[in-house]
Amino acid sequence: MGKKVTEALQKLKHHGYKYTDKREDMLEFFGNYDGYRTASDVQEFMKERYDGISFDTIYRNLHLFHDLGILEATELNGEKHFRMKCDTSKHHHHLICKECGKTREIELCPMEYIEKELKGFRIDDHKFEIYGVCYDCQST
Amino acid sequence: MGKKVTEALQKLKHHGYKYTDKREDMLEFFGNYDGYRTASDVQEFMKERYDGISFDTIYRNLHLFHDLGILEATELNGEKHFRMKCDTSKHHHHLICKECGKTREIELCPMEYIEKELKGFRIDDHKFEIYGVCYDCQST
DNA sequence: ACAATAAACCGTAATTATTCTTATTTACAA
DNA sequence: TTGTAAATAAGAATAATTACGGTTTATTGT
Ligand SMILES: [Mn+2]
Ligand SMILES: [Mn+2]
Ligand SMILES: [Zn+2]
Ligand SMILES: [Zn+2]
Repeated sequence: MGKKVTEALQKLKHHGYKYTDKREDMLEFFGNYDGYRTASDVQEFMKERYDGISFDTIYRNLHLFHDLGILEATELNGEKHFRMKCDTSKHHHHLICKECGKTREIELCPMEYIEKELKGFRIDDHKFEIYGVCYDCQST
Repeated sequence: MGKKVTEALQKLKHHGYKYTDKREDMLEFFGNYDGYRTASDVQEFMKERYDGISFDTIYRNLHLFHDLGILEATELNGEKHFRMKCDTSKHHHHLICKECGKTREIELCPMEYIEKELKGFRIDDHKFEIYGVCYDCQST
């Protein structure tokens, strides 16, 4: 079991949530993929090992993981996409492959370069994403 | 009637689309607002002067305007938001007020600063948006 | 002005992603 | 073990958007 998954399960226990096989498998699913996946990707994966798994279970756990900071989320084509939270030590952004959801990190955060343009606004959040097709998906 | 609206109506005619009061009013709605509005904002506005206006009319025209480059769009909280297309002479990005949808321009485009980080990916698009609350909405 | 025609529109049903509800099952702690 | 809250399943509900069949209307040519 990957380190990220172990840490996530500990975080769940620490917050009083229960351990379940489904949760572990969902976490493994994300832990093994360096990119964004949709709820329906998760469902497809889970359906193979838990026949009749409920939408509710998928969504409830996705939200739980997100609330606990285990997953991070973005919205793309009207669908929420989730991935394992990146190393938070240095804030960064992503290139996202529209085919497979895999990401590459972008060191630069544009917020560092604009201060005076923001006066008067109360800033809550920002988004910088580049969309395209990764090398592997191009050769398909 | 504003310049943007006149130009838009000409563009419609030029592409063989018909003039209708509803289209003019929708365009006026956007022409008078420097920010993003949702389909339901449009519908609320249109319902007052055209009782029983159909969803189809709203969405069909929004798409038409978008396809013709009259409106630009972004996705926010699972809902598409539209605004009059900005002056295309210089590419730029926006601060967006989450309360009223109004925008402020950001001169800087981060794409200019990253070239080598993109090798191998085929870049199709990018998004840089800052979300917050504008001065007017803060004092409410 | 009048008629022909394609575009626009209405009313409503369908779709898609997501959330909610209620009853049942399960993890885990006492 | 057993009690209890948490987790789940099944399916209904919701919200935004899209699709469809029939009707109306803007435009073009007479
Ligand atoms: Mn990252
Ligand atoms: Mn602008
Ligand atoms: Zn940033
Ligand atoms: Zn840009």
